[in-house]
Amino acid sequence: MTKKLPDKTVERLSQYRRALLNYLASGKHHIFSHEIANLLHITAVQVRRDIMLIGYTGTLRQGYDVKELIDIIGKIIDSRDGQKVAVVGIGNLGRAIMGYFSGKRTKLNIVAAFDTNPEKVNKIYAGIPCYHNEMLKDIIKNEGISIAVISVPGEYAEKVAEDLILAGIKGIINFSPKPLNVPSHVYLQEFDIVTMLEKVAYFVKKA
Amino acid sequence: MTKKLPDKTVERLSQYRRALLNYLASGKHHIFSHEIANLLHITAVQVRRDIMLIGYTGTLRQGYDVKELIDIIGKIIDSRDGQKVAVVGIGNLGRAIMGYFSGKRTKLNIVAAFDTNPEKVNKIYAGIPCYHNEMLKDIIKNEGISIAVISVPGEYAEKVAEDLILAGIKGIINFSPKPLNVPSHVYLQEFDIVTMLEKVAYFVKKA
DNA sequence: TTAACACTGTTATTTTTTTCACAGATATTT
DNA sequence: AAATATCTGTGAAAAAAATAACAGTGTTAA
Ligand SMILES: NC(=O)c1ccc[n+]([C@@H]2O[C@H](COP(=O)([O-])OP(=O)(O)OC[C@H]3O[C@@H](n4cnc5c(N)ncnc54)[C@H](O)[C@@H]3O)[C@@H](O)[C@H]2O)c1
Ligand SMILES: NC(=O)c1ccc[n+]([C@@H]2O[C@H](COP(=O)([O-])OP(=O)(O)OC[C@H]3O[C@@H](n4cnc5c(N)ncnc54)[C@H](O)[C@@H]3O)[C@@H](O)[C@H]2O)c1
Repeated sequence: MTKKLPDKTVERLSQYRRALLNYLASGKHHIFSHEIANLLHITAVQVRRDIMLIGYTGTLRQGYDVKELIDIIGKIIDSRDGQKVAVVGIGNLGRAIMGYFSGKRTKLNIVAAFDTNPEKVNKIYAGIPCYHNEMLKDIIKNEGISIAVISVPGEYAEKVAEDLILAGIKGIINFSPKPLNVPSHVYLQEFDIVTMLEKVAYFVKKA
Repeated sequence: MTKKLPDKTVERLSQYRRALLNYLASGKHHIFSHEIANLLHITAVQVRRDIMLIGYTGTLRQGYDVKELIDIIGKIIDSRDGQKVAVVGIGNLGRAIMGYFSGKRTKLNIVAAFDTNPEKVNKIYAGIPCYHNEMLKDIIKNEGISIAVISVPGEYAEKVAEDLILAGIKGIINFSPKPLNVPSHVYLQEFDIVTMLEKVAYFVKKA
């Protein structure tokens, strides 16, 4: 499966899997494209096309085998041995993220948290140890952490990003309001709830 | 400006404004398209096209007037009198969101928070009063709140959404892991960090 | 005063993403 | 056993988004 998938498809595959895991829990083993579509508020064709792109095939009368589909999606989007994730900045947001992950068993494991506040360092949050930033480079290298979430106040975000990159991180999700500059070999994704809210507000206003 | 703007343009306009406010704070009054582009890691053409779509025009030698551009963007994406926002579920995530907004002065005002936990009800968080869910309908109607953020545990999300919709809410941002069903006159935006992380992981893996 | 330059605004083109439309398959009904 | 209904898979078309290409214009420099 080396040919590259459309960006949007990758995003939806992750969503499909989440929905399918849920669905499986309700005891059903087969699902139709239009049922998946309903779960995510998209169209059935879209679902079928995405599934086509990853090379899976459903059965005519029963639709897709939920377990198989979950597995195939995993084969596509997960790394074989999983990837390790670090969270930098254990404030409200950092803790919310760590708490959110702690239930899930995914191939993405948050294995370390970092903070500079002595009150937070050397404690455990949602089962994950919090280290002082001084340790950042060593731990990221030794553990082989490839992805980091930045949830520190804006004024520190740039420095944190630099340190992460020096430590060899490959992907960054930035929640701080400070847009970052990263070299092109680092995949950067920024997220801002204000932007999201303003977009919603715009479309609400128009209606 | 009644013609509808592309979805993505709306999103970027919000980002431009954020970046421009920042930039203005650094004392500069004019900016070139390629400078804006650098701030957001996109191309200058993209910036010029977006600005073209909102009908603003820069000057040849100096680029865009930062203040004017900020104002124009406001005219486009803000409602005249602002829109009111509520946050339901004042856990780590809800508090992170409220804290994040408390600094900003935008046309979007978080004016109420809701929770069911008696320890949280009737307290103030980031300057905003937290009410019991029982009050939800009344307050949303009376205050004219049009947008809500759902950050309650998944099992309650559906019920909360129903109540919000009955109360007349127009837009919902759902952070809970439970996909919601809303009537078509309600604009729904879901967000899941697992999806975002899995996407980053996928692209990191490929590199 | 002319040439080189550095911008914007916009048309045209390309790329990406979504949707349409229908062939093929199989179960169900008549 | 024929007609009907209901799925999937996919080529073709359409729509949306991004990029390229360049005309127009003031500015500076020669
Ligand atoms: N993008 C969004 O939607 C969004 C939403 C909420 C918050 N935020 C942003 O996320 C960040 C965190 O928000 P929060 O509510 O958790 O804030 P917070 O103040 O509760 O937490 C910040 C944490 O970062 C730690 N910290 C400070 N400097 C650090 C450094 N150099 N290295 C490591 N840790 C450091 C602090 O000790 C603290 O624990 C802020 O920048 C905030 O603006 C973004
Ligand atoms: N989408 C994401 O990226 C993301 C990230 C983190 C957390 N989450 C989700 O967001 C939600 C909140 O996360 P958190 O870390 O803040 O959890 P939390 O447990 O800290 O907070 C949940 C809050 O909701 C309140 N609550 C419970 N039932 C309620 C109800 N019916 N009405 C109003 N309030 C109610 C609780 O009293 C609590 O204050 C969870 O569903 C979590 O899974 C999503």
